[in-house]
Amino acid sequence: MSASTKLSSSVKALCFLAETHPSPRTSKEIEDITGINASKLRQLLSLLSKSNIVESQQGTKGGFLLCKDPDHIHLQEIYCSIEDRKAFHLNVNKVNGNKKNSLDFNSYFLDLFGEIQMDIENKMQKISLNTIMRNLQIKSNYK
Amino acid sequence: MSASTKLSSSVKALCFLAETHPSPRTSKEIEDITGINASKLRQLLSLLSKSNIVESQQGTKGGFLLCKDPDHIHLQEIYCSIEDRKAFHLNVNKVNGNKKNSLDFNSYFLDLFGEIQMDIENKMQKISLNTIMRNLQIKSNYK
DNA sequence: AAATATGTTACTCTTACTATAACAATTAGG
DNA sequence: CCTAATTGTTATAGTAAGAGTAACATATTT
Repeated sequence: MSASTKLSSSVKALCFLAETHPSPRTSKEIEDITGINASKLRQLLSLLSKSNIVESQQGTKGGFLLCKDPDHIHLQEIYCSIEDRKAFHLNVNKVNGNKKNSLDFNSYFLDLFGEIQMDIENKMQKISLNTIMRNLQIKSNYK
Repeated sequence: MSASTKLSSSVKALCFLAETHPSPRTSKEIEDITGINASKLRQLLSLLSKSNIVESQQGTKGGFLLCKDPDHIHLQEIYCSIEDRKAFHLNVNKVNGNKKNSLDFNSYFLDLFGEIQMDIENKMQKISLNTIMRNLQIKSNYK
């Protein structure tokens, strides 16, 4: 699953949890609504629970529950929870042997791509789950 | 070859052409210096010739020659020449069936990722080949 | 005509991704 | 304490993408 797909899948799941708060929802219920595979959802939501964005409970009557105000959940935070490598990973071709300037080039591009990643992260920092829900006219029931 | 790898490979080749201007260089010579496969280089340089950044000549004594001032070649231009899809392509997960809000979500994320792509392109617009060469202390011989 | 390049397509091999399945660990309720 | 239901995690199978190279037609110079 690509980073951007993980992000959009996570946001869909979180919006559903905000909308139906405070009922816990199972991965199967979220799948039925969003169309995202339950197993994949559990993988993502498990990571989000480690960042205290949702809480999960196993067993009968278990499921996932939002545990943070959608106004204070930012895309950047969601992204960092589900992906360890830096946002929108970019490649630089590897050095074949001891080629002229190759190391310098690669570090130049790594710097440039690093800057781009920071820009992306700053942008994501400014977008909250609530912003998205307002945009999509979904009513949050988080208290 | 990923978009970012193509970009860094192209820049390496172009820097070499600027440095050794106005001698035409064969793909084999560029491979020897940069370590990038000659066949791959021909693929990239062929695209760059269609954007009039380099000119190529087939046959004996042929090769590739820079035909635009490195001060006026911007990363964005290089990128557009070698890649048709928008910069640093981002995915949104596809809709499985007629799921709630899924289309709205996807268009929201496509918009967001579109904005990010514009930011990246604006950034690349401001970086010229000459800027890069100065940074890496490579002397341009383009006249 | 021979030698040498590019331009383009194709091919093979490996790696990555997608989607799902399997099952251990955990919990609720009777 | 047993059963059913659910998460958490790992594994698996199938597909797609990417890397690296090869092959060969086309073009050009000598």
